[in-house]
Amino acid sequence: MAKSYDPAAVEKHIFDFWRQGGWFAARPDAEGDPFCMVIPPPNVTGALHLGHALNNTLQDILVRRARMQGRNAFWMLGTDHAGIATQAKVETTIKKEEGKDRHDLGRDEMVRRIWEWKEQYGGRIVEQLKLMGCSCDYERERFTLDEMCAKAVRHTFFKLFRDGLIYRGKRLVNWDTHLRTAVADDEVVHETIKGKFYYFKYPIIDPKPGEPEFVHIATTRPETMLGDTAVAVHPDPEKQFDKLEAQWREDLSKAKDKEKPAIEAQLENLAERRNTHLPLLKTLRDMANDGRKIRLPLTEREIPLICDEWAKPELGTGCVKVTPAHDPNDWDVHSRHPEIGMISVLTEDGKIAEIVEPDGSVNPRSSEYAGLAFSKEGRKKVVDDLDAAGLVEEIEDRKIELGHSDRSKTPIEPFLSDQWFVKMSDLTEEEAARVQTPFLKQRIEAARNGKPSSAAQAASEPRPSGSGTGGDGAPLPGLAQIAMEAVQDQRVTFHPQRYAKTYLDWLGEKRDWCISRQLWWGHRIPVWTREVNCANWKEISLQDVVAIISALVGPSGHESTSVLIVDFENDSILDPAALLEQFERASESATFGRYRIHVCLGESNSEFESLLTNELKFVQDPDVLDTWFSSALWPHSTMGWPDAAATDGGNLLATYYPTSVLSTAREIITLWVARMVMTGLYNVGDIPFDDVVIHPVIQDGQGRKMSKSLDNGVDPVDIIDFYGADALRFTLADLATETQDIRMPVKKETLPDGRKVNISPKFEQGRNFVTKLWQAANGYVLPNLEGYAPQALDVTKLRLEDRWILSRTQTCLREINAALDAYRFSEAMEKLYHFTWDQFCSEYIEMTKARRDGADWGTAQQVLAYVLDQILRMLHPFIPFVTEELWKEINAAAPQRGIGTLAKPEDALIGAAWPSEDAALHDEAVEAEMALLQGTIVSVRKMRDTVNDYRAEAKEPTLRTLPKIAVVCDAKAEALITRYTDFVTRLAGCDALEARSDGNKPGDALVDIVHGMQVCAPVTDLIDLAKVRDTMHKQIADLEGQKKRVEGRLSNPGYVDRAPPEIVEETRQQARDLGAQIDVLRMQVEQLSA
RNA sequence: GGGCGUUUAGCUCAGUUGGCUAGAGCAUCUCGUUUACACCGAGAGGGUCGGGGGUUCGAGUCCCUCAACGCCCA
Repeated sequence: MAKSYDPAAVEKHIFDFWRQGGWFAARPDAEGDPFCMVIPPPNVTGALHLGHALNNTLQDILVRRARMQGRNAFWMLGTDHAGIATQAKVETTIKKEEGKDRHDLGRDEMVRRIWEWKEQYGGRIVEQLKLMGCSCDYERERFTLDEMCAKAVRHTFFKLFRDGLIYRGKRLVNWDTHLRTAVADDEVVHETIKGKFYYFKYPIIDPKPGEPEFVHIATTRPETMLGDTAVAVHPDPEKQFDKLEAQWREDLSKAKDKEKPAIEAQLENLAERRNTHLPLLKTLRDMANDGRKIRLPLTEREIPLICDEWAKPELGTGCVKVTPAHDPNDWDVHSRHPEIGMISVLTEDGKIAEIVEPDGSVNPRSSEYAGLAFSKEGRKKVVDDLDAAGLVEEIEDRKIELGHSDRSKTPIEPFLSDQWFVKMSDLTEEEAARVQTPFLKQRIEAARNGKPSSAAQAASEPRPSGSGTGGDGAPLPGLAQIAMEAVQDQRVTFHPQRYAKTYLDWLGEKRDWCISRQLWWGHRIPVWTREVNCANWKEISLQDVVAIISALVGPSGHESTSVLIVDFENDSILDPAALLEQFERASESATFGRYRIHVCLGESNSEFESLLTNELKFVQDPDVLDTWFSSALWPHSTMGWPDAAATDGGNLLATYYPTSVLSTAREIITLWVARMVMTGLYNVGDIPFDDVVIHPVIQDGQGRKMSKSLDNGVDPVDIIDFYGADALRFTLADLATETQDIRMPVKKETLPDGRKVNISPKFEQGRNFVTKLWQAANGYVLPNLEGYAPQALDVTKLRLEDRWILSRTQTCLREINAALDAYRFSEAMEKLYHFTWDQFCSEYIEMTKARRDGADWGTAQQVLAYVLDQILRMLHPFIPFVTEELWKEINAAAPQRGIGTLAKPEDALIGAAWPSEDAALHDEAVEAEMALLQGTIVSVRKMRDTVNDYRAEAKEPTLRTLPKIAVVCDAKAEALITRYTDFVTRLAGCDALEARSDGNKPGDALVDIVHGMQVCAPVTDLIDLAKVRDTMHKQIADLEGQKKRVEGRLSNPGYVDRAPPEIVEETRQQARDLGAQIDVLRMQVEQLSA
């Protein structure tokens, strides 16, 4: 027999055993209440990290338990194509190996290379899940970019487009000029660099007498001035000064001494500015209100002076240039003052663009600047030209915050670009009228009839202006609203509950979702666009326009085609059929506007696509969809929606949707969970899952995120190598409390193969537990099953310790059932740990040792086998490998198991039945009696160690056992102890033991009081009497302290009057017990002294 | 700036609706290889529950406030 458990030796063959048994595969037609989870798809480029390991451990615990409970269990596996992460990774590799970028390769080739890379390396994380023992369905692995998901994505896009819930709009994005793509906010790293602060003056057009001739502004990015469309001044500078002064004075009064000088300096500065700047700012404000304009230097553009609170009177010149296309704050100014317009002067690849004025004309100075590198030569020329014109006042050095792209390390430029959005807000009547999708349509209808969802009333959001209303004034629900309602009325429940707030707060903003990404790796946006200028029949003939639109809306149009025509000038949406009719009736002399025609194709249709591109000269949108767009559909797209019946030979969707649980990390509650609920309702008409389990985040020992750059990450595969998969799972489950962060101290360790890796001593507990279980089973229970001959037993006739362990098994089962039903993994793991280690190993097994040669050894064997059987079942979801391995062995050694009735257990533990609760086995009285015996045992052990401590001091040899112990107790305890003297003496470590209810006790003994019994050890000939007295004096002092506190409580009339009577009675009893104990000890000390 | 969370033993964490002397694992100390297990066994020490205030007969638990730290969103 192996000396200790060797995980590497069993994990692989156990995993194969499960797979060959077909235990992981979904069987949609099978019996049993369905239990389903979809895996949060890990990034296909990634490797397993500890967060995945935790999340997947929890999911596996749930699915394995459900399977054992006889439910039709299915855990859907898959990976995410992770747009930018994957593309960037492959681009970096290609750059390094071949020195080429994606534009050198071209779109098709680049996409082909990413697929190639994915095929080669994308399977890594799935292999790692297998190492962990995850029981997902490996035959049904999905990928967010596979054909099945692509169909769902395209169909969803089409439905949203057709319903008018997708639109195209301008937006500032973080632009990486090197990679030529937008990057997400979290991919921008901010650094402080040395820069310059430039002060310029812009001439005012026709100032009136007394008014300044120039307005002064300052900027860190002079080149953007080519796109300025206004200069802003604060609408009420005086009030702003007052407000700041009041606020800073308040700060000052509260500030600590060391902070005061800084605030005082601020105040002083403010006072000075009142003199130097305020009068001018007030004048400028009045000029702005009077409509004064500015001649923007260089471009000679006429721009307005406006009032806006973005201008900070207390900072810089007090005025601010407004460049909406190049600064997020200025963008906000524009949204408050749309009439100023916006002008983008940046190209995709980071150069100054041709400068196009709002009227469409090219600025005469454009050619001087266009093509210069934006923030380098461009900046230099702008500054030089302004200087030549005498408009530069000052240039100072200054540290500035600059965003850099995490991927390319180049500075990020805010860039104005066309993006696609999903409309999340509530709907106007006009918008609602376009909705055809049944669920949303019905929900809108219900709102119109004054039947909003119950929860919608409770959380009534302020209605955005312009929205339509239902019968009772409730807004017409949009996508965000329907997703909120699902959580508000608890159809979807968060665990822990507090995370519902994160979800609702975020969705409550109802911000439109930007879904386009300037990438090549992803779902291409299925929209083909063409602009037609019907204002100028020289560009296109009326006949041709009619032909184009007819082709789109006429009989040749496809059912899953949706056409959107946007009026270029007014940005309004037109009805294609109506427009066509107008065109058909019009003459060549009629004039129309400029239009943009978008055609969305809901499914792949090469014939029609070819017609669009080749004959009608449409161009497909180059962008792809946000990865989250495909992830949002995950719970239903993976089950074959919209062609569910045709998928997978059976109807996954019908059986398993809605899924049971989604387990994930809190940082994607908004990005992912919210969107899954939304699309689930919108597409399928039902929530995607009942419960959402949010697990904690694992940090390093200092509370930092685990990351590559800090080299503080722990690789779960290293942990598996070092400690075994079960140890990994045990510790992770044990950590999974309801807190939001958990720390895991990290240390370096060398593996047997010489690799240096990060591990954490936290996993030792898992390894130790697994070993303990292995030893108990393989080292004690199984070898002791020789002659095993089970028979039906009457529980009530068993020995106390047998009844006790059976009762404890029941308690444990109840506790872990309750814990797991509420997703309290740590609690369940801990209960199992203590039951197995303390109750079963330390106590029950030890108790059976005295019975080995006795007449009822057969009963002990039967109980040992039965309880081990139950333990293996209960532990299996948590530590599946070692339990499955032991299951084989116990099946061989004890092929029939049970207590009241016997049965042949299942061959595979993974498919064995979860234990059922059996009230007949639970017995409080038995547990109480056992507690009495255990109290006696611990009492003797404590005294023995006390004695040995003294003997060690006196250099006497230590004693293995104490001599005869006397227990003075009542008659009931006497009978009990007398009956079980055999194992009490053995476990306690004494030569003999006598219980007596006659009150006589040895006078020369060390006494310990437990459960009202006096446990007496006559040890005065073993150690110095003075030491014994010392010990007892300490005990007395301790007890008296306690008694004082208890009596203090009882002497408080408020307590006695107002606390519940049973609590008061308990306290009284406690005081009596303490008093009795003290009396006994005092008497004993006296006798010892005598 | 807004939201959420954390602060309990040297470390990592439990502590359900307020109610026996606040627990666990690791670490520390003492003793122990008697035949499942030293990845072990028997015991011990160690905490003013972040500070301050309040509610209550009673607060680690509820409320207010301050502080530190972390995360998410802007």
